[in-house]
Amino acid sequence: MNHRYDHQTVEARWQKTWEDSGIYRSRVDWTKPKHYALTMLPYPSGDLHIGHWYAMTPSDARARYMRMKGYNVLFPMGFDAFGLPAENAAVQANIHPWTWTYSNIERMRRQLGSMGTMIDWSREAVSCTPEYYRWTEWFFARLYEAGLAYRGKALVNWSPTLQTVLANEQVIDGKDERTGQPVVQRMMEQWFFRITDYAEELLEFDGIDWPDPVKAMQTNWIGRSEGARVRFSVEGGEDIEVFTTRPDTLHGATFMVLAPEHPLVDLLTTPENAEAVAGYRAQAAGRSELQRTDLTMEKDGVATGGYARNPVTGQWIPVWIADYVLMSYGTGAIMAVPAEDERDWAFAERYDLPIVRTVQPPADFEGKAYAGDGPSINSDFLDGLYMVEAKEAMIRWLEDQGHGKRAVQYRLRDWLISRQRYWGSPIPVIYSQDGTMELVPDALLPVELPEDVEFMPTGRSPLTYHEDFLNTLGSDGRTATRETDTMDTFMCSSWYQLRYLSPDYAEGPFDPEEGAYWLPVDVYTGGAEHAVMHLLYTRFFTKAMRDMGLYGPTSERMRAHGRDPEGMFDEPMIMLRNQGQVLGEERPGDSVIAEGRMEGDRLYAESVTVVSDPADLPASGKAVAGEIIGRTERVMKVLPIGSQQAVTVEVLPDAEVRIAAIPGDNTVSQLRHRLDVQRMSKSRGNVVNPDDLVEEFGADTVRTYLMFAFEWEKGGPWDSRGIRGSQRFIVDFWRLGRSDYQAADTDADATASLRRTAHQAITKVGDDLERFRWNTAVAELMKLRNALNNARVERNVDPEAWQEAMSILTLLLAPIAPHVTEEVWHSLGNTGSVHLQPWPEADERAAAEEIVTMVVQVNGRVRARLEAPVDISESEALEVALAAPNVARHVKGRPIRRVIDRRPRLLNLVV
RNA sequence: GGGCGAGUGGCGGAAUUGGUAGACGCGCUGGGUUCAGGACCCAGUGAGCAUUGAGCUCGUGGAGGUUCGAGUCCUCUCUCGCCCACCA
Repeated sequence: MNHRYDHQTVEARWQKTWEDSGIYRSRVDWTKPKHYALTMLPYPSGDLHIGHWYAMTPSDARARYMRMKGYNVLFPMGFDAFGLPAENAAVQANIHPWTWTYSNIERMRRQLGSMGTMIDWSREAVSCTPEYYRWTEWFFARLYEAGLAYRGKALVNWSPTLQTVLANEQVIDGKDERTGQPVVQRMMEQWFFRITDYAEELLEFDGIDWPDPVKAMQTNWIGRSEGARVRFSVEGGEDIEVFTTRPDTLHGATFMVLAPEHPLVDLLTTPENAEAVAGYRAQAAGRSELQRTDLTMEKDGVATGGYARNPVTGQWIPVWIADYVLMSYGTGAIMAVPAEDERDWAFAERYDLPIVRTVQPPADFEGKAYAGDGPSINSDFLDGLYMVEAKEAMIRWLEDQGHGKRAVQYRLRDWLISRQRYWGSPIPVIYSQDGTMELVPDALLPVELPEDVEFMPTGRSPLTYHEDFLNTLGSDGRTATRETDTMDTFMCSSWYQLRYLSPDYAEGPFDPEEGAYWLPVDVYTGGAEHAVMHLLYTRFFTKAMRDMGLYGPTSERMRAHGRDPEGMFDEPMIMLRNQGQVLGEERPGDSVIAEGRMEGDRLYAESVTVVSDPADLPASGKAVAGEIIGRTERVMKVLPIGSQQAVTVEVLPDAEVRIAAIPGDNTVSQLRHRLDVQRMSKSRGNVVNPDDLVEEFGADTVRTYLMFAFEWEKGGPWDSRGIRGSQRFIVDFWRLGRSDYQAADTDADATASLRRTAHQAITKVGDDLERFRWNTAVAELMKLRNALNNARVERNVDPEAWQEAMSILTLLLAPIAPHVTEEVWHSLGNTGSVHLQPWPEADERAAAEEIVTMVVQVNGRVRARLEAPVDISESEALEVALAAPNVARHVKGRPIRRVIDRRPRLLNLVV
């Protein structure tokens, strides 16, 4: 105990030993059950941040636990290495994306090494290497052949900032999800994958254990609606088809609205309206997605002058165009039923269009449009029918009369994979001069990215002006041009779990022999932010591969080894768990003066002044002045000076803001920034650097703290003091391992008690690790540490029991803190790695309690806690309970009417 | 606006099926040790009342309900978070 625990030396030594002995190499072994543990691969942005540690080290701990439980575990790692940041670095700093990416990867590999994980680096895959993207291209070719990849003209999301199109999933609130810059709609010819073909199957989550929120998000995103397609005829023109979820309200369709981009607009527009229509279309085209979807904006539109015939009423109704109708959903046209749809009501009101109720609203209904259920009215043969029956009756009528049919519509759009960027996997397609297109033959894959490229500050992809890349020959020997778009990087990550199986395999994307053993992924961990992107794409990819027969050889190998391939390739990952986010540290001490109007106990602040020191607050006259005790975005909880009751202060968007620490005029967004402790970011100065933590505390302490500090799936704010508790735990454990335990007066009870704590811990920690409950697992281990510490001081435990408990603690802690446990394992006199040991078996008898606390309640309220043997009889229990003075006092001699007997833990006397 | 989730000490969080609320840790308080600080050790720590016999009351956002018994179940309500959002 005269030595300090030198984590730096110990951790480095064991990391080297493990690497040299190759204990983390995983090999196929059909005699053992397999376990494929996967954690989302990082983008090589340059530095590993605390979030990577938070996601990866518990996953590593669980993989280690599974190995101790007897599984043959694969825990690989790689890099999702294509993407825009590399290209931006190239433009800004004149570094080639290769150089930038590779130096980052190198750095991150080192940092990953410092975590002490059991990653099998021989399985590493990097998506930007030709060996990898050869197969990304190969998959594209297969999808193309299967009709699942197609090139089409569509209105797409164009980001002027990034100079590329984006998938629907990458656009949030009309802004690019990465940079937050607005996105505009453009009509472009692009490559798509037919993910919509799988919409129905993607809604099923049978047989997979995924978190409910992720399933809900995907379901929501796919957005299945049932209804009908209805055709409205146009005099001398093509029919207008609409999709509606409310065919029962067809009698109330008093006008139609087309998206401004709808192809029939030109045909419908009368000469008198031509100018207005052209003007409106131009205006809509110029609006950003953000403006077009702004809900506060009043709906506007113009009449085309054309009319269509409502098939059920026979009436001719006017056709309008408006940009609240989206070209990308349904047919790009709607039948407007103002009485039963709020948007249509607003539009009808504004342009004085007729409104006919077809559903009787309840008597107390006061609103305008009524979208609820009710008996049909003004609807001829539907009158009196409620929604469900009316829908069915109308669909039957439409099908009988040939005016429409039952239909299912999905919100999900096809996956747009083209990117007008250099740093991505090329699309292996060439175009000949006559406009035909052909795939690059498999034998010529990969189409490699040229290295001698120059980046233009315009942001244009260098592939578009690289002559050697562009010019090629078609299969007929004539000159042809290459596709210059590259693929969305989500394409790379849709199949990486397969490449890990055999990153050097050259006969196919992965070795079927490996796939037959390891697939599918058993546990997948990562952030929930990928719920509707990566996690949806990879499911689609797996199902498409299955249907294209790409798992054929793997199935064959499975059968050869006696494993049934049935259902093995329906889903990529069986179990999914999402970690939360580590947030910036709470920053106490700010005080605030806020003025505004008070409504209830909430202040809507029109003016806000933030000071760092409450002494700076002027005495009075303000609506609220006090310390900020809670904050989220624009809402703060403020404890007024001298008050016990906190006040909620909501800062209005246009409030006047002064922040003492930031000179000059301040804005609400600065305030939000100042108050928002949510995310770590460099500009907020609240970033925690894992490298520094590892240097100061050691990887084991950081790992333990990250697992102990929060509910893993939730996350929370970093606490720079809290980590000390985990450090103490690790150092205490190391000291216990080195201490030469000498018993003095051994005591049977103390010995049994220590053994009980140890053996109970085996079960509890195992259960917790199984269920990703790291915090309670660590708490249980700390209890065992406390028990051992206590025994060491008291010296009253039998030495053999002490050794046993010490050994149990070492084994149970091994998945969480791999280095210090290895060190202690050896200092306890063991040979061989602790990480190759089996998980200990709990001795039921040692774990069993003999004496427990029996709680005695009178009428459900606790009146005594008595020590009782576990097998106490009812009569005996009653006797000791009634003998307790406090129980007797509350029974007051009344007869016991009922005894609720939960012996030996609880006895409730009802009097 | 719609969907989902969550509110427990000063803080992070515990609490199988309704059965000892606050495990474990941080922080804090008192004491010890130390040249000092840190570290370390011991004791205490939900609130209030009582007290060196005990014990009592309140307490899991709020209001009600079911039950011998509710953090847990039901109804209403408030607040926060996340996702989606003119999706016809």
